[in-house]
Amino acid sequence: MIDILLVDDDLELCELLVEFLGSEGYRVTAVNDGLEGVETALSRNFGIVLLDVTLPKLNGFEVLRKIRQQSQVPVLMLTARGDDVDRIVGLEIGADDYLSKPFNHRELVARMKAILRRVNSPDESDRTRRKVLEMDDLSLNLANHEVLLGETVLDITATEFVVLKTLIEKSGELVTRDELTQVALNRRLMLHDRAIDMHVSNLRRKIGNKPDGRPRLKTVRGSGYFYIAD
Amino acid sequence: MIDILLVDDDLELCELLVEFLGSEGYRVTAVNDGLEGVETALSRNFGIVLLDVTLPKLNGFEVLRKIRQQSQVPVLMLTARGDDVDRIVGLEIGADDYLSKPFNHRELVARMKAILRRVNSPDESDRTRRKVLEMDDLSLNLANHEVLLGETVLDITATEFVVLKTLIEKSGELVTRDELTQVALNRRLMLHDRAIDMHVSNLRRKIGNKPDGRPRLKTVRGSGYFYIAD
DNA sequence: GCTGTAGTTGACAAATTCTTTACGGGATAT
DNA sequence: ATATCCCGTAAAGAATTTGTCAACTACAGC
Repeated sequence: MIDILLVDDDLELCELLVEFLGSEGYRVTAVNDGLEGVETALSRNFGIVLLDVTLPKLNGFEVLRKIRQQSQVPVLMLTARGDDVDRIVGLEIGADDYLSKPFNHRELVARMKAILRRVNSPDESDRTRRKVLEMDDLSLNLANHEVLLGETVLDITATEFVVLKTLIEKSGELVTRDELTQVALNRRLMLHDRAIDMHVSNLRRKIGNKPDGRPRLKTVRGSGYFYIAD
Repeated sequence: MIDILLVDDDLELCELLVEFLGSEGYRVTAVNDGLEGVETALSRNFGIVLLDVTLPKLNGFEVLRKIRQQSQVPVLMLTARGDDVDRIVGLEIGADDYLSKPFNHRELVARMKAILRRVNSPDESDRTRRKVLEMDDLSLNLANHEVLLGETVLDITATEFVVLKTLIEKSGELVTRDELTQVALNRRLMLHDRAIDMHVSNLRRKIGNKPDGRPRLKTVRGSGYFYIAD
């Protein structure tokens, strides 16, 4: 579960975001001025901070600067104007990305994920970054989303790709249905939500069994799935 | 003999600099507004551009951006205020250095020389100034934005050129629509923004298929495009 | 001002992908 | 044993995404 700190003086927006991000599976803490923002950001271990630029008591840039003196927590700046200058200044001071209001909720989530992915990736450099993920006779090309089964290219959807990638990355260990839903479908698992089962089902049909005939994916009833490692 | 373009609306300063730099052995062309600045900068092959930030018609940042769309000519920004923000913005957009007014003439010359030395250093110039980018039977001339398909010159717009260049540089790996939009259109992808799709569509029409009949560009639904490498 | 070119946007069809519903079967708990 | 729960999957339906035409806007050049 990822903790988000939202620093914004627009109470209505805060309310909306708390609800929306909550439904996406995040835990959100909202504060409404700069001082509180700095304090809260440094008091707990947040996964990411969403920081408005125009704030009472301490503006967003100042907040960011103070946070950066002590913490490398990812920060996504929010601003009212679509102003390049704000963006560049923010990035220069150490923001990870920038989004101008009004923004689409889904775009917010997309940018957050991009940041978290970047931050959590073990190595940033292009040369050393792993571009291919292999498992048994499967080969996932992370660069262009292609999946090879032996020599043949499989026709895989984006969602299926993410599901398979996740299962292979954690091969041998259980991945809950909720986790898969969050990673691949960008939402929390809901009651009677069978979508992820369908994706796993379709995936099984497409990737078939292991070369020795054993199935690749095992179901853990009541919990989730995992890719069978050897 | 090195040609200098000076873009500044302060006529007195222009006069002074023309005389001083002339006495230092440079040939100086001075223009007094942003539009003229862009035009002149792109019309001739200057050794360096001295660019004021506060300009009529088009401010220095906009001038720089427009120049950078087509040229890698060194640019030294001049600004009235000793403002960090200006400096950061300028460097971010692609200026080579920055000098705040009022400045010492000697310092101006020193900085110009430093830039020219850096730009002309042999190790940089070969890598950065590669003139032609080739892929299959396509040949992009980076210097003049000409694209050859076999022997014939294609009629390609500046935006299409950048899109194609980006896709070819990263051939084989996916380039997101957002990335393409940022690189080619200088903005981020917005909701319902189909502009990049049109550019890709037009590009496909113009460059046709590979010699063997396969398409050059593949769509990765939900993500972006990539140039099919072999 | 007029004209042409480039870029953007709306609209729509087509293709593809995702979700839901429904039913059946095996697992689990009582 | 049997009632219940959970999962597999086919099929239908909903939704999204993309390709592209055509109209529109913006703007540089004449």
